[in-house]
Amino acid sequence: MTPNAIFILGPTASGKTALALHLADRFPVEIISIDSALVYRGMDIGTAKPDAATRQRCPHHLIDLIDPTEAYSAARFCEDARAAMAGIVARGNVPLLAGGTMLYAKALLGGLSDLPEANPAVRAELESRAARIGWPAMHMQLAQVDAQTALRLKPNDSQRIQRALEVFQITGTPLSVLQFAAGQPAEFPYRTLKIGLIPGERAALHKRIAARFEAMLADGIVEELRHLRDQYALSADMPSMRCVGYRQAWQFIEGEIDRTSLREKAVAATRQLAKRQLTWLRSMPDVETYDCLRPDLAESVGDRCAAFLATSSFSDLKNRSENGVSADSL
RNA sequence: GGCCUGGUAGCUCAGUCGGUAGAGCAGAGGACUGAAAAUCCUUGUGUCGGUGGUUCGAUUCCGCCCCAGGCCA
Repeated sequence: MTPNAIFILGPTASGKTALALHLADRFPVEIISIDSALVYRGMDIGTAKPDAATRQRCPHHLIDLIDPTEAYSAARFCEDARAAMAGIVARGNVPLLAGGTMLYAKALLGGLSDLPEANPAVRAELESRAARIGWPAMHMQLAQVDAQTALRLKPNDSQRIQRALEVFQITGTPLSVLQFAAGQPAEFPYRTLKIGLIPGERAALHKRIAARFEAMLADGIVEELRHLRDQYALSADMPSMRCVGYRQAWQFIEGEIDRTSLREKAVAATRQLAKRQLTWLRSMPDVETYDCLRPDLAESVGDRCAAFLATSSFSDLKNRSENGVSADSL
């Protein structure tokens, strides 16, 4: 019988953690974080990482996996998440995947093509060439070896142009060919319930975001970063230091911006992050959306999960048609 | 009280030698396959402080008033 899995997807500051904990009180679940920032050890305040007490209350997976000098990836997330899910099911529990890194969720659900992993040497070489000739020129070079990918990418999309060139350089085969050659992705081996948290009012989420960053400042996000800089050989272009909040705190420590600007820039960056997360959420199929601002959110989602868990994979078909309606409109 | 400088998009400002205006940031929408809290794309009508005057026509020139700074009393 196909095991169950529950997803809670939502933008930053939408209350995913609180909701997940509520569900943990009610059901035999273990939480798997879908979050590209929670994987960094020592980055606790700015990522709103669940504290030790919370993590004791319910097992959390995929948190504190690497040092801030290292890099994680969607592919590694897929491996780690699958392994964690298997373990949870073996223990007789239900995996509860909660987070806001939508690319990771999509990769886990839909699979990734068989591509080479990042190669620092190749990237460094591409980076220095780009510094000389500019990304639009790199884009034109990409068009010579992989017209299809070049067509879908904009001339300034440095990151994706670099990746496409990297893949070609390593494999000798265009990225577009490898992606199509991959063919049909394997079916996700779980019966899933996907809950999406979308604020009914954007302004309310913005308020929460501002208040939350204020609290992070008070809790010492800047001091946390100072310690990390003492502890590790960090640089501003590392993925960890590009995280919202830390990036701006870095600029503050470097004296590039003042405290007012730090506050404004960090809050704006968080809003923009939330907006991108919402764009993902709206485009994802089979997500049941709830207004994360409604007071009875935990109750409603809890009831929905109870109903989901009460049915088995045998009643999958019937269940799916029920899911067609957005629970939000009830 | 007098003089000076400002008052233009949510914010910071540019500009119109008189023909009703545009950048950056913010906001909004979108894309997204090993960096994704990343990277990138699209998107700018606002009594140009108010009110009179000159003018075919004023946000632009002139008068008065209001507001914010500064200087002098």
